[in-house]
Amino acid sequence: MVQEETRKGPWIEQEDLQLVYFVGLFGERRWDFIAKVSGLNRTGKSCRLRWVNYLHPGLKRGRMTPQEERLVLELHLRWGNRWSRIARKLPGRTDNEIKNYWRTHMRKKAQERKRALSLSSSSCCSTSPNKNIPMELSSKDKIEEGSSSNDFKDVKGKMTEEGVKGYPMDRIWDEIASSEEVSSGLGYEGSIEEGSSFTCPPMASPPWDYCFDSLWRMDEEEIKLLAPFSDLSAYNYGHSREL
DNA sequence: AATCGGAACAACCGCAGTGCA
DNA sequence: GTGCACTGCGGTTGTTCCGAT
Repeated sequence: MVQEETRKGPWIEQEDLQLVYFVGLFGERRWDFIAKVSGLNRTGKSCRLRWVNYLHPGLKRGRMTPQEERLVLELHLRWGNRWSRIARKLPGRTDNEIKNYWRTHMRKKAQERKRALSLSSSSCCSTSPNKNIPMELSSKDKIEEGSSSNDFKDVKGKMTEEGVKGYPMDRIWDEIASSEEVSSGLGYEGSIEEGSSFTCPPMASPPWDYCFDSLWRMDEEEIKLLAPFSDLSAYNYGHSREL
């Protein structure tokens, strides 16, 4: 059988229109089917991706707002590279978008760090590149200190402010990496996710983990409880993508 | 005006999970 | 119980855009 070659690469407007039309007809399911009946020489996978990342109504375009950036930092700190999960907390943003943002953001930080390292290593005896940051007061530690929701807000504020200023994001990143290793071994998140009885996570996890985990399940409540970012939600819904 | 580098964006790939026959 | 198709996710790569030099 000679199969028509599947198209790859950038989508053209005509393809987009076709896809939108057929998704309207058949819904956001059966992508292989849609790919076939629409006459697009694309894989179902490709169609789905195009829809989810670009054509879906309500998608926001453009740069992340500072609030969104802050939320991404928070949630990444909490969940690691669970982009789709993080994306659900940012209406109008896709996992791909967040992933891209994080990548470029972290690459930048890594480069800054490299530079800082090369400078400090030539002029200082310390082996720690983080000597300017009190090691005993990591972001996690800070969070643990804050138990009330207000404290939580406060802590988050401090933490992300610092992150925005630059340096401490490196630490956060490192800690994420190391804590992921640890937590994957302990698997506390998994146990909660799987609906087992509620157990205390390891000490390294901040108290607000609990909040977020329950938030995750209760979409209605999560909006309320994400009060610090409620303005963001409002913004998102008010600024859906213009097509 | 040219070009270079970095940031942002778009798309593909491979794998894992899930549902169904 | 098993195999298969479909879907979703995370990682990676390629392309485009834009500002600095």
